[in-house]
Amino acid sequence: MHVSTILDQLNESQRQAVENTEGPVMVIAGAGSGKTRVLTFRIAYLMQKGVDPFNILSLTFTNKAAKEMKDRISRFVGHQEAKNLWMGTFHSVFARILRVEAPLLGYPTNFTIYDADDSVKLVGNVIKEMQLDKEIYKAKQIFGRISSLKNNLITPKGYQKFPELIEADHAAKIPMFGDIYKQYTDRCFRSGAMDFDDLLLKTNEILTRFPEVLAKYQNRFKYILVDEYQDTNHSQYLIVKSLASRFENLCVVGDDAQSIYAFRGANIRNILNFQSDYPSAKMFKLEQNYRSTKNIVNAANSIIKKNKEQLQKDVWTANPSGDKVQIRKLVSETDEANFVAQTVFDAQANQNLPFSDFAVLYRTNAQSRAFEDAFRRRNMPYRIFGGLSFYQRKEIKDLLAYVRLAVNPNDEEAFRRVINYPIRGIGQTTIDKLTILANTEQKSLAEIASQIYFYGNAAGIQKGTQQKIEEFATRIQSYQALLQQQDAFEVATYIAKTSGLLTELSADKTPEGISRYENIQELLNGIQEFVESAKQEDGADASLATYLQDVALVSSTDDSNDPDTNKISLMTIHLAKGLEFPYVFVVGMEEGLFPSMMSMGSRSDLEEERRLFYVALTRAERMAYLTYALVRHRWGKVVDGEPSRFLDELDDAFVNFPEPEASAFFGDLPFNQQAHQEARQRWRAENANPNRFQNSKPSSPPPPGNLKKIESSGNSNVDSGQFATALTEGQRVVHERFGSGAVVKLEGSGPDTKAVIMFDNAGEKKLLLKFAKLKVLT
DNA sequence: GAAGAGCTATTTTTT
DNA sequence: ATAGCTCTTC
Repeated sequence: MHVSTILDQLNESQRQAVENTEGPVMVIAGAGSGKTRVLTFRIAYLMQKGVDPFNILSLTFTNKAAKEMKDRISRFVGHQEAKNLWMGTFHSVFARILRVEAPLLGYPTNFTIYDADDSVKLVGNVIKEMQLDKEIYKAKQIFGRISSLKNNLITPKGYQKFPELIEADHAAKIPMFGDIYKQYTDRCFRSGAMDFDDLLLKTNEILTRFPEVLAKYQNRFKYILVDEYQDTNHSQYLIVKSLASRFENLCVVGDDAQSIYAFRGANIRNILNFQSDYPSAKMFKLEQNYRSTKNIVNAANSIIKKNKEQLQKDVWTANPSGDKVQIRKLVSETDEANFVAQTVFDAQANQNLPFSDFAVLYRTNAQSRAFEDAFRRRNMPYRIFGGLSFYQRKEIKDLLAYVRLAVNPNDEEAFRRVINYPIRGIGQTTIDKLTILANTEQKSLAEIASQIYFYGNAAGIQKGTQQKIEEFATRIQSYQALLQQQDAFEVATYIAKTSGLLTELSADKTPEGISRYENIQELLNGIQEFVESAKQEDGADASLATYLQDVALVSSTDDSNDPDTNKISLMTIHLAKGLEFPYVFVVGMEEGLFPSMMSMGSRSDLEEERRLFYVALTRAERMAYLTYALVRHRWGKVVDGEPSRFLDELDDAFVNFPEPEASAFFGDLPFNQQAHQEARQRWRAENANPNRFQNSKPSSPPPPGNLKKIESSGNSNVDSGQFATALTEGQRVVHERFGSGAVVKLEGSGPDTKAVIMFDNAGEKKLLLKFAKLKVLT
């Protein structure tokens, strides 16, 4: 596609945001205003002007966003060119750079990345070793404080220079905080590990301390683009600033009205102050919304204008008015879930819409359960984003811990995790002794373990135990040696088999145990895919170290192993940022839940909640429903709810709030029949409305009898609790790796449904449907 | 050192 | 309600 063609597809302000490639530029992009379009076109435009993709750095908020952008750019400039772009999250791009530069700071190139679990555990261990009261020093809170200091580039040393910080911690009755922070940092270093915040902090340190390294990256990244700039933290801000300071070809894109990550250090000032940071900056405002109906845009505007602090902006749309935003009062969370499920069911059935047109957005992950139940009972396919991810499961973390040790034996958290799993007779007492040794010798646990005969006697460790430790150390060393000879998949498979982990899991015949075993298989499949796709991409790195890095940095929206996309989406509002759906349900609109109890104390927290509501509402293209329940279970107790203040703040002109007959809501029905009937009728009525918003094209309705039937019908013998399995026995399917085959048998239900499949070439396999990437042959 | 029973915190959002 | 954690007992 040619340059002029690119520009023709843009409106005036979009075009300017693309064409002004030189010098600092800030693009204020209202919700649905074509922000991604501008970013991709800008990059494509740069490349067509002759800029080398190696010289373009584009920082996105999720890896998924990066991948999608790269794909779109590939369509303009070709895959060969696009693949050389530096594109990803701050964390993944700088992790990649640290793989090269970390030795400058004394870290190994194969450093481990600690996830939040690892970090909190380590903090907990430090607290325990320091014999502090864990009721006062709560590991999670302490780690939160460490994280926020790191995001402001305050090291343990720096902390000591801020009397006000020290005083604050004394006042908060945690006077030992500074020591914990120091010990935590030392332990990470000795383990050759960086936590999430270190990836940014250490990058800053390198760029500050090593001018020649800074110059190298400044020269490489001649053009820098930052998406979601309103959600960058101070550490990220400084990295961008120093990298851009040579050429100042910096383009930041964002929307202050959508800043929702202050709780993890995002600083809305970064975007508010951009023009004073870069006085020559040009500013472009994208104010035309292409996503939503007038009613949705106007309702959202009526909310956000209650916030004091924001950049002047006037979001409008040329789209049809559409339906008003619907507010619904329900009796309980069950009732709420049934209302949503029934509304979706009727809508998709009557209008032949795909399930993927619908999303349920909530404030907290815990709210998802009622909706899962309601959808499952109706055989409706859904997908939950976020929550406990695949990589956070115990069995997955266990195997990955072995793999991590093979790559970096000094990794303390991995070592602790598996030194006695499966059980080897090395108990807590012994591990405590090893820890003391490691601390006094300033070595890693693995180093102590590998010299246990030297240290063991003095530490009072029994001869027999010493031998067990020695065996474990030798085992890890043998895995490490194997890395030199075999690829990641072979090593991981070997580890799974010989560590005793698979044996342990296969002994467990409970459904959970079987599922855990299959998760391991699935993880191995994933590693194999990683190796194979790296082999196809010449020059790509297929090492386990790289695999581990990818895995550590996948975000909740990224890990979609599920090829079946025709599903209702369930996620927190935070995760929905950047996404859009024709029909959106924002549920749990109650005081104390949304806005959250924790944020009702301060004005700025409340404004962030309000922005969050703005984000939720502006995800909707055609219809938005806001629901609240009078009664809700929390902590296993029943609590009364009160409608969210945000509902009052909406301008009545754009909202429809039918006050139902109170009597309709009494009684303890599993779900409200009458409300259900009303919902049905409403949908029929709305269907007949000739003014329906027909503008945006929904993903084309699936052809009858083909895809649709498979996706949504489920088994015809609808016993309750049966998940909408996409398969029937006898059906022909294709698996990505095993090729084609026939379904022999279906087992289990719900998310754990398994299919026994006889593959034409690969023989019989039992696969977990949610992971097996099966395509159905028709 | 391991296994089982009871206990308790969890619910704000996440790279 | 539940899962992970701690304590107790063998």
